[in-house]
Amino acid sequence: MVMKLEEAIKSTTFKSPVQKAVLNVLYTAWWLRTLTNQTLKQYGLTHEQYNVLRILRGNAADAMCVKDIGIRVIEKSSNLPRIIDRLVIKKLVKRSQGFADKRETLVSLTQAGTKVLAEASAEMEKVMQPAIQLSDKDAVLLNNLLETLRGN
Amino acid sequence: MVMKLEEAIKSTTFKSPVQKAVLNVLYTAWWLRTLTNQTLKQYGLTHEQYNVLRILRGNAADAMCVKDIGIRVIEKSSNLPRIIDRLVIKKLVKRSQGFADKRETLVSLTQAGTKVLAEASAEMEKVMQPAIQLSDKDAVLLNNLLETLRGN
DNA sequence: TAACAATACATGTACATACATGCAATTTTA
DNA sequence: TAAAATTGCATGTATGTACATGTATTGTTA
Repeated sequence: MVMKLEEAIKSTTFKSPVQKAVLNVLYTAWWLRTLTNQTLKQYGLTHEQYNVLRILRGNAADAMCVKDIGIRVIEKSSNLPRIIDRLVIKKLVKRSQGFADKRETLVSLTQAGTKVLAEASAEMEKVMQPAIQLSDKDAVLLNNLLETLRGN
Repeated sequence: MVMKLEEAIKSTTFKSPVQKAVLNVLYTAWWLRTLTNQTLKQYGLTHEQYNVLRILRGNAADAMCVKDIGIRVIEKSSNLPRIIDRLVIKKLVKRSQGFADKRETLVSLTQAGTKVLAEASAEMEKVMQPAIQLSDKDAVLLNNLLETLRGN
């Protein structure tokens, strides 16, 4: 499944290198999401659910309100509540009402969630590491170019 | 809405430059999709519908089977039929059965579709050009790094 | 302090995506 | 050439995404 963009979307001519770069970023993101979803499937997780679990783990406190989770997810979405719904149904996280601000819903990992996340992230590392062929030096360069693209 | 990844996902530490690059690609793709969808909204199009219309325009022949469209879309999807459904409802494309191979469904732009696509792509160019801050030289570099990431 | 505005989250709708399955047409092969 | 496998597309279900709207709580201000 390794292929150049030209093969991937059967296009040999692009209006400009910039136009090609835009398509290349979109295609690479799709490639990464697909690889991630395939890896997480055995744990019953999607890449967005995994993202939320990781954010909860990364947080020092044991609970986090929905808004703060939303700030940290990669793909901003207005319906975090529904992603959280599915994690609650699977008993990987639990919800409670905020005490200081009753509008807030606090979300925290359950023991089961912590366990599944540990297993899933170990597997993710094992799969992604060999799949992603990038030296640290190139990664730094890539990060800079992406920031440039977005206007930084 | 221009911001570095650290601000965008409120993360200051990453496990490695490669880990950061992965998140950066995903975030940049989300940024591009959002910008595209907002621009296309006034034409009643989503970025996937727009992608299909452009593929049809790019094709020399006046009709294309679903499989060949599928090969060319950026985000591979098993339900191209439903994206085409919505374009048919809006009368931007029309369907017909393949003559050589009756399993094939041929899709072609209508006059209305050609017109909407012309307007939408002009607007897209006007919006994307100033939004994307990348020199041709950097774009070439970015393309190479993305190919490297995917293992080419 | 009562009225108004803002905030945090939930929910509804339309569309997109991932994956499995089904069906008809075509190709392969025994 | 009949049976089996493959191909091309459609469809069903669960999930995710974008956007608008609703509701309860909190903050602001006249």
